[in-house]
Amino acid sequence: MKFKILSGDGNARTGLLTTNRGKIKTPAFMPIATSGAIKGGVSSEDMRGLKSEIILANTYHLHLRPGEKIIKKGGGISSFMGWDGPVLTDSGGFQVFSLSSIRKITEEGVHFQSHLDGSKIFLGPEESMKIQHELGADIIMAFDECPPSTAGKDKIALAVQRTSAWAKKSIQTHTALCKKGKESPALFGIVQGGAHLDLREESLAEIVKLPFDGFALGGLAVGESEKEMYETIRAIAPKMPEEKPRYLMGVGTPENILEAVENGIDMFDCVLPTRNGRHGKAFSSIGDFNIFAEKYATDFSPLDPNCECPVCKKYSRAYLRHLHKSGEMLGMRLLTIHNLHFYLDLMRKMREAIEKGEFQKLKKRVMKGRTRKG
RNA sequence: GGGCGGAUAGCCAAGUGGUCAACGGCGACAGACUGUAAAUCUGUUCCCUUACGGGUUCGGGGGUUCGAGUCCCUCUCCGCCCA
Repeated sequence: MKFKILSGDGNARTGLLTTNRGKIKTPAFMPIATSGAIKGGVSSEDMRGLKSEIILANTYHLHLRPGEKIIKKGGGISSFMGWDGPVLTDSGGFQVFSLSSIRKITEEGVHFQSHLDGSKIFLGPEESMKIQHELGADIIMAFDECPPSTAGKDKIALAVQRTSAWAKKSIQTHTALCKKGKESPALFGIVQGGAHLDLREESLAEIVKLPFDGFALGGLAVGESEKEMYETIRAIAPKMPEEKPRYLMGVGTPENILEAVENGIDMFDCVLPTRNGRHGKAFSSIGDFNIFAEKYATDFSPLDPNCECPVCKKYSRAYLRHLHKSGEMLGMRLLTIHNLHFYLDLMRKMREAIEKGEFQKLKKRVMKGRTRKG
């Protein structure tokens, strides 16, 4: 993997990430295909149509079903799902935090139960690296521990320590799995520490020591206030290695992303465009809104008057509302496509603005438009 | 003409003397969702009130009772059966 910075505007920058399966212009948004599918019935062709350059899949989910062996036989996750473009796999570390059936966390990893059948699962840095190598993604993530914001500082400090130890093990296992001459995935390390800047600094120092190909900020948007999240991003993002891609995991709203790009983040992923698409919330340049609302019953205008997506070119709010109220899966599909287009288009606009040195101008314009109400 | 059974909030439907403004489901109206256990979850849904609380309800009318959606009489309508 190669990463080249192309232009800058303040701390914001554009770049080109070259992976085994293709190039990614940064700042980039990575739509989430947890189980090897963008939820909402969005296909790989749809994703190409939306000009997404990379998607994200999850180690834990794919490990449980169908299993990495099958995916490897299928040519790796990218080919298996007919995408053929770059894929980043998350390590499964987030599930440590999000699944309620954790039984025990040890130095070696996490014992927990499958959400599918309750069977006992063990996942640690070594297991995660092995699985991710079999899945065959272009970028893989170190196995980390992501505590919720409600955890006490001592718990978060412990998570920082564990994340550092697991980072070392992730690197070791990954290095051993990389065969000479064979195209290997890039491995990113993850910084933890919650909203505690001292812990963040400590975590950053530890992780940056290791030869990762990129660095991620994890453990944000996990319950802390937006103010705390912004303070953390502002303090830490600019200190992450400049020549390596910086990835803010799981974040966030369009406003969050604007803020993070301003502070030098290059990569993002978030479930909001897809999940909200399924739940009826539309992102829009003139303010987000709930398509279920009664006032859209007779609104025959497009979701977003400034949108060039295939959904806005053809379908009305009234029709989308009808589909959602009727539980038609087309409603979810169309709204998800629109939302993904909104995110990907916002990234495009940010890259153009950074190149022109007009990032602040764009940020102000976008924020202003969105404070209106759909 | 006779015999049963039924009528509960927008719809379906619990409820058989007090803890019933009335279970539950649907529908409707809102809200939430940030490295996806999520096509999910939460709230409201007789009237007035931000709330506390108050008012009027269970086909109509009349009765029994301290007290009735629940028991009795009667009327109306619906369903089934016998003529």
